[in-house]
Amino acid sequence: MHKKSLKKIYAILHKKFGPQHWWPGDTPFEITVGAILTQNTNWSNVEKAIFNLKKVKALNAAAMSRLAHEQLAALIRPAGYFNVKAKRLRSFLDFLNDEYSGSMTKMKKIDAVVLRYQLLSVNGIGPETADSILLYALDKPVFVIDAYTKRILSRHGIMEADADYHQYQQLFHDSFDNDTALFNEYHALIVRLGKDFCKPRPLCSSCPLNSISPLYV
DNA sequence: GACCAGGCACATC
DNA sequence: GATGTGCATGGT
Repeated sequence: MHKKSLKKIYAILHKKFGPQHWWPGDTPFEITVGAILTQNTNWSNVEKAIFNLKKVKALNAAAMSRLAHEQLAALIRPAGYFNVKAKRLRSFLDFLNDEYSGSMTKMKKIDAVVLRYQLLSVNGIGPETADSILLYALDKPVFVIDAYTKRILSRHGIMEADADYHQYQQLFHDSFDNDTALFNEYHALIVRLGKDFCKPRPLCSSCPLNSISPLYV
């Protein structure tokens, strides 16, 4: 029922912000690492960690697998939660090495539904991280829901604030055909809108979406 | 100093 | 099944 709303919002955001050129990362492996590191963390902090990993040429599955926990944690320290995230990267590496010989290219050949299920079984990979990997690292037509998506859609009365991840995702999947490029751009635009206008508080009175549903402080 | 950032797992009731 | 808490850095 909100299909038109989602299409209209996309049009507004795309006109205002233009193409976002996501994901900021060069290889499927780098994008996957970024997806884990950015959990509840500002992207600028993740960039510092990525830079450290590149500096020691550890931004590939083989090299990163050889690092000790302490080494890996030290390199990703700027991204915060470094002990937790070092463990999560290790869990993903174990999965990648065991199931796909350390090859993102092999992983990409697997069906999205099967792969999503596998990724969710990896410790430290939840719905958003799994879907970010599927969409941005592996070009699968899966929409990514994040805190900004929930905040923006609920504030504009399109979804209940307490709806779960799958309900939000279903709304996007129902509103558009499986369009990887559109899903890529739309999620990036939502993050852009969120960063610029949709903080937890105060409510934003100059939101670009006010033509849909004005919000007042 | 308080608040926020592109979550997730686990404990406890 | 719902609700609470730990994890941590760096920018505003």
